Amino acid sequence: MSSYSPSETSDKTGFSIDTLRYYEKIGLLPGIARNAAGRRVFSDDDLRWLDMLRCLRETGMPIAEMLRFTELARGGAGTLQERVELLREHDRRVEEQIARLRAQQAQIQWKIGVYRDAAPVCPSIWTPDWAPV
Amino acid sequence: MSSYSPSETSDKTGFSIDTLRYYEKIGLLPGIARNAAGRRVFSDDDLRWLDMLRCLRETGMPIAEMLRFTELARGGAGTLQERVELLREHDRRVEEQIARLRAQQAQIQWKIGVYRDAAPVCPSIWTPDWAPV
DNA sequence: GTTTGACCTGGAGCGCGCTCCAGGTCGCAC
DNA sequence: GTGCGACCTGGAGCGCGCTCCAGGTCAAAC
Repeated sequence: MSSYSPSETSDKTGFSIDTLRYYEKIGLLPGIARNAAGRRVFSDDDLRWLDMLRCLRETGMPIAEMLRFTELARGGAGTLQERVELLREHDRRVEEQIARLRAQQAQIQWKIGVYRDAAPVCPSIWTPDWAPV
Repeated sequence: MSSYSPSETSDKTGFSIDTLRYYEKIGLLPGIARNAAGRRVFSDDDLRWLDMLRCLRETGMPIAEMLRFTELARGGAGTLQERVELLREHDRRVEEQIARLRAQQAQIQWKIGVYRDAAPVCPSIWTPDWAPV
């Protein structure tokens, strides 16, 4: 089996049917086949491409850039270098994202510590938890 | 110095003045002082609170939940346990976020490798880079 | 031959988190 | 006393990424 209806594709990829249509419409899914009745027929390659799109999307790549990537991919081997550069740049951004999240997580955990330490102290007196970082 | 005009606060926190007004309006910044002319006066505590808000916001907490956290913080010491629970739950989500990003980053790097390996091969022939994950 | 249900299209609508705008009020500099 | 610039308010508007809708087509089931 290597061709899938819209609803099968939706099930397999987690994208809603509406999103699949939207992605095809804006150009993120060029060359989706159609059957005699005009209905979309997705291939295994399409599913793999959707998997890549999801990865890029969920790591915060804007649709405009995914579109550029898609156009490069359609451009064939001559665009490989550009694709590598685009993905490298994105990889750097993901790295930064992770680093920032780690730092922010430390702040959250520190705050949890502040609250835990404050908890047993003077339960009847107003403590100005309000504001301290 | 421990009181700041809107523009100073904007400079120090990175939030735009419009966002500061918006946050006050929806309840994320209760109790912002005003001077005789009705203008906002931010304190060091306000700046620290804004710092916390930014941390929560940038780690993906929706405004509705930040609002709940703000209300708890205003509620005084009696809400410490709830605040700890809320932050712990958020901390878990941040942890998941980081784990997902790491996995997705691996996928991106793998794809970069695929492209790099493909690069020197048959530059004149159409290679179906299109689709492979 | 009719019903059903999955699919089609173009286009409107939505939720979030701001961002911008018009029209007004101050306080200070000149 | 005029100008300027920072600030005020309520409310409209926006950009993104979908999501929903109305009205239609087609194929298989009964």
